[in-house]
Amino acid sequence: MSTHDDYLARLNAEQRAAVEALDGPVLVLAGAGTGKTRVLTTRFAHILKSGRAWPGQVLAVTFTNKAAREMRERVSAIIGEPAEGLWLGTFHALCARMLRRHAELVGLTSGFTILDTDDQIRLLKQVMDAAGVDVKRWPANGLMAAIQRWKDRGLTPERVTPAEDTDYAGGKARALYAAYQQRLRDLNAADFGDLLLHVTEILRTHPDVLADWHRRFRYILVDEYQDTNLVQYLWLRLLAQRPEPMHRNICCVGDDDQSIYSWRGAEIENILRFEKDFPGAKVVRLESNYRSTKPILAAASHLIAHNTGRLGKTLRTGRNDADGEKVRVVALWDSEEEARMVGDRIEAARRSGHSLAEIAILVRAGFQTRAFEERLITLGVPYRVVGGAKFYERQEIRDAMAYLRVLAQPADDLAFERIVNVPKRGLGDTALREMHRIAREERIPLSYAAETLAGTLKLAKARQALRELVQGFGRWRALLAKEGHVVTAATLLDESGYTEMWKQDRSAEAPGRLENLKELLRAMGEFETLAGFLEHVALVMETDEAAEQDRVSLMTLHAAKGLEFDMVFLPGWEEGLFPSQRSLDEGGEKALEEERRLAYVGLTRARRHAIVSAAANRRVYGNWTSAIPSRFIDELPPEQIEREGAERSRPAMPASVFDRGPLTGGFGAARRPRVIEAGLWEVQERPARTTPFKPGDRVFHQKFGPGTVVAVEEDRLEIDFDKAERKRVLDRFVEPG
DNA sequence: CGTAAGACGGTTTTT
DNA sequence: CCGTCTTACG
Repeated sequence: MSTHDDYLARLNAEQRAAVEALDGPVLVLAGAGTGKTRVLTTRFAHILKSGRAWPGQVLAVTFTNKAAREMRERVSAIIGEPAEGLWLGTFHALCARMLRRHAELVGLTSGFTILDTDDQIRLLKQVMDAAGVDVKRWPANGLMAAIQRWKDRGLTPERVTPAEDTDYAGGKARALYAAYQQRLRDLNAADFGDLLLHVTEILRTHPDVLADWHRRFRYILVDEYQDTNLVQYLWLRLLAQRPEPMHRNICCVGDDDQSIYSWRGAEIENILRFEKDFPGAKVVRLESNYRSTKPILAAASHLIAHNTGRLGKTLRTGRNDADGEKVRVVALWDSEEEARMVGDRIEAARRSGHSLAEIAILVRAGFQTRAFEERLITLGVPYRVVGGAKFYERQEIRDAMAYLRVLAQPADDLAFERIVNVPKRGLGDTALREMHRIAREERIPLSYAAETLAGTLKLAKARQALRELVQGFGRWRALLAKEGHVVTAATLLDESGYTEMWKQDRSAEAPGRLENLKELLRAMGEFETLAGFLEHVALVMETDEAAEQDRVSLMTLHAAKGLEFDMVFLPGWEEGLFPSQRSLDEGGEKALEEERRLAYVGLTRARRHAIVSAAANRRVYGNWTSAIPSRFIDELPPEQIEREGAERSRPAMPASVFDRGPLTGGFGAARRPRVIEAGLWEVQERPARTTPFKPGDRVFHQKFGPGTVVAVEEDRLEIDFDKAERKRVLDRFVEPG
């Protein structure tokens, strides 16, 4: 075999079939752990190596930046050179790139701004205000959601039919949507949904433009196809349906059993319908799983078989060493005992040399992480919560970004509004309203209206402050041309008083915020231009994560998709929580199936050990709630699981917490967890204790080092650690320092 | 105009 | 229980 084909030799038969079927549409149904990414990247490389297309003639689409980055790296590795000039990226990044070329066709210019969610809501509120809609009665969030749903379905305001209008604000939703879109055009801005919507609209209505793109892209590759929404599907179909049927080379990879994003517009029907959309499509199934042990695979398969309307796959093991321990199902008295159980097992694993990076706790909802965090802190086990607040979503970063946006685009009203009184300059609602009035009358951006107002404002203090701000931007723009964006940004943050504001701030977060601002400047250095940096931030809401350390991962099931770990804890498998009552109320049977897919995703993350657990009682937002074990536990194959703990539970529970009582099956009020009066459990609370520590004391913690006590509550201390985040710990774990 | 106390509500998340 | 948003006052 020639070296040329080495990359094919590493594939199994089904993977190879998926890679080598280059002509015509192909759907690859890739079960969990079957080498999906390998197939996608190898196929990409194969197209290039076989001389079918140049790198710039392949369109490769992913959902996340992470997936795009991975694919880029792996394609580069196979073709042996850095992959330049590729059309490889997220739906949004690729659409932004296309839209910059055709912006004028939808009333924008190529320099348009991409708004973040904050901006979107603020803009929509303004539009609603202007239309005389009572924002208190009709929350902007609700309308925003409706608009997003329309955008997800490729509906411009003109395409929304009266029948699709909602009752919102007395049937004004459609009109408000149109007004919002108009405001976006006025601001030369696009929100995330617009990136897809505008490009799709252009491709639909400008055959010449579409023909150009047809000539460019010979092959299309799509990752996670089951997660596409309608507008993404339309965009793909437009690009894929080239004039000659033989050249419709689209390859979509996905798994209908892992479709878990319907609530944000994903349509599982897109994948179920693929063969109808692309007649003659080849369907390849990847069913050899290289990740998990047999019991885990069997449990996951048995569970997911309860869903209807699947395309159907049978996962089988592809490993020689696939025998392993059964899936553990542990019943516990309450959520604290559950946290203890998980913590103890993690400690035991650590003692026997297990790497913490190979352990994950996967929960249904974010609030569940807390109990585990507290337990892990107490035990001194390092952990990380995946998917918490992102760098670019932090307040100080958003403020700084707003300053930079005004610098780059004086017409960016939303950014200007955000920083006009940050730090406080005495420019409140009154001054802002005045600015808006001038801007509207003169039809000029806010920052220009500010210049006028700086001369006329009545209040001397405010007038002076505004003048300084306006002059500042003049200076900084001149500096930008001379000294570049990094120096200018540093100067701007100092001279505007923004850095000073945080230096003066005595709160515990202030030093961290200043540190983040430095990090922002560092990140800017990696970009040639300010515009390039702003685009990056708008589309890639993440920074490179700190070096991987040996930590337990804590995250939601959604965030875990695409990851794998040796040992996976799946706590909180209780009716009401998982499946989520709220989902069921909203979406009925369909929602139940999606919850089940979520359970399937969770189980299939595990390589060797899966530990499912259910607690009979759980503290939710301070209230004790009781629940019965999840129906999903009953849907696991009994011969592949090992039940533990039912006997250990205290006798106050119905004989066994696995007992369902007469109300099993079906769902509705009867299955809802019953709220138990707090009084019943209060006797079990530990008695109040006193602690020698008080706020302000310096203390030392074995794991987190030195810190300052911020608050004291019985024997629990809230401590600001010098080298770690603010945490709650029990006083017996610290000593005076 | 800015601050401080009460009401409210609180899956899942990317871009 | 805890963070966010609104409203009332100085």
